[in-house]
Amino acid sequence: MKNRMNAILTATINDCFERGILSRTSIPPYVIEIPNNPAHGHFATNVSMVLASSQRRRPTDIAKTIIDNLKDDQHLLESADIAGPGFINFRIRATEWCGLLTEIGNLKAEYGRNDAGKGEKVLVEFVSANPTGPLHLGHGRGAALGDTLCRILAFCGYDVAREFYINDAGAQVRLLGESVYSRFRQIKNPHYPFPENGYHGDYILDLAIAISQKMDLNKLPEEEAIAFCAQKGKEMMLQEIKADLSRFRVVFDTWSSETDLHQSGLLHDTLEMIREDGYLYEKDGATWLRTSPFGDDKDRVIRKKDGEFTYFASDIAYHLQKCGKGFTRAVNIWGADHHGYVPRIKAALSAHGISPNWLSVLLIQLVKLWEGGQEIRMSKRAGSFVTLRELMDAVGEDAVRFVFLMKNHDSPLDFDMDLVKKRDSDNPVYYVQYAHARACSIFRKAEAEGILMAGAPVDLSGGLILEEELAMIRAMADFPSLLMEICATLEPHRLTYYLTDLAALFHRYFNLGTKVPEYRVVTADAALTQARLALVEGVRTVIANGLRLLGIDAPEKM
RNA sequence: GCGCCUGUAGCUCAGUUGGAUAGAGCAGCGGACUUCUAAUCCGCAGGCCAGAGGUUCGAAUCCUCUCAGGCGCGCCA
Repeated sequence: MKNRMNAILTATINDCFERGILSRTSIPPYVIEIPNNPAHGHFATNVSMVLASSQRRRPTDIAKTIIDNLKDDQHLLESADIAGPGFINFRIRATEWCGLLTEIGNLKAEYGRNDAGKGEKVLVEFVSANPTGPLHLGHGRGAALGDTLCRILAFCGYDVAREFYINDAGAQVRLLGESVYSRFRQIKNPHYPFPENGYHGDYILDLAIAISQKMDLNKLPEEEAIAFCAQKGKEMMLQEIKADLSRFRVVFDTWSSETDLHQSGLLHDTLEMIREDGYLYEKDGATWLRTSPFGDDKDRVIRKKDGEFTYFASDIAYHLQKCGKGFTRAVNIWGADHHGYVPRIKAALSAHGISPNWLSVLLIQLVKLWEGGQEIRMSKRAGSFVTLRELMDAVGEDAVRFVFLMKNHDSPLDFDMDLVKKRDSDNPVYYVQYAHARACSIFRKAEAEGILMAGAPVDLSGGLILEEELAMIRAMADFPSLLMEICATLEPHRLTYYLTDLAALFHRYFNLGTKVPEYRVVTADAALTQARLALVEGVRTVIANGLRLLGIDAPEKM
């Protein structure tokens, strides 16, 4: 609908240029928006205001010229008025709005799909938790954000690949092995020392017991036993992580491993390539990458004095490898505590001639957990944390996903366990799901009375006349452009607000019928009933499509 | 000290990328089920958009500074 408005406006302005009514200038960027005040019509544009300076005329004059010469061949418009300092407010004819219901009825689950992405290849990397412990709330937030973003990008015509990068090399996996081995020995000898920075969670003991059942650790020399614990522990944690993610309805196309980077020689080759470019140098016995000319604060160490590579080294190899796969864009979802890392990795990319814009990093702010009015501090090392699995057990996958997606990723999120555990109805997700279930119940009612929806285009002789009805259709018309905006801004949380608004319009409408029988959907008037059923079917479809993109069930009964 | 993020109703947060009179939910008060699902709806109350300047037809939104909070600044991972 917005596109059709835009077509009319540009045609009108160009026509005015042709006929010399407006002096020929470039058209500055202007906005067609949905006013928040219904009295301002269905759409409003500021085009005459942004034209004012180049036309050297008053905005209201230009607005009048545009209105008097509107090229509305298809009779889309009901009215166009000048308002305020020079806005033009438009109203669309009711029959045009109702045409949308026919469109949704035909497209069904496909309504909202578009080709804004034009098949562009995008790689989205998210979660990427270390396989040294279970997923916690921060990972859950990243999983919900990344997964929903991918679903929406794919729906908008992007060619999306989802990747999980496994940091499975280096010291922390060794530390996992030491922690597990120590717990194993402590079964017999409680005084056996525990590594200083070891992982304290209860799951370490679970791992120790499970691993010792597969292999008699007492028979191995200590070093081998620790290595075995590290390897097995890593594998088992990864299985747990995959299981949790799967239950959370998150799937990945590729699992990329840091160990593979080392073993395949890719890390070595990448560094040699950079060395040939002239960005590596030796200092104090270590190897450094010259990142400071590319916006980083200082140069960074790639290989330590002791010969070990830093994480930065494998991250560079990993990201350069991503570029080689033909993706025109990459999105990373990281915890906000890694934000200092962004300029560094972009500098490394720049040094290799890759634009920093190729990579977008979404930083997720902290998830704080509250219980009994107190904040629960989370720390994997100290072993005190709430896992994603525990949260799913407590409130269900739907509620967890919805709550995580209600907030912008760069604002911190408070998760109140008491509220969410005790009173299900306080969960905003039920508000949206209930709207869907209600719509379904209307169809059950209609069916029970022997009324079936006709497949024919919506007949308006009965008329969808109520403002409440038009408001819903207008909201539904905005669904595709909302999805496109989400792709442009990478802000999927806007979908939860959209769905809540649409559900509110529907609940309000539904309640009209409890007061006034004529406002019910199923009435004695057959034509009106058909039109309203098409409306309800439209709402049901859009909510179902939106919930599907959020990865949330759309129940038919509640 | 430097950098990134945040500051909007009592609380948790939106705010269509610069638009018209700043919006929800929860908490509070008062109403609506003999009816298509009350997990709902309606009404009341609640605001110096942290503060001060600036940019322009127009600022919660953009720029500068100040204040407050979170996070990060390793040859750690």
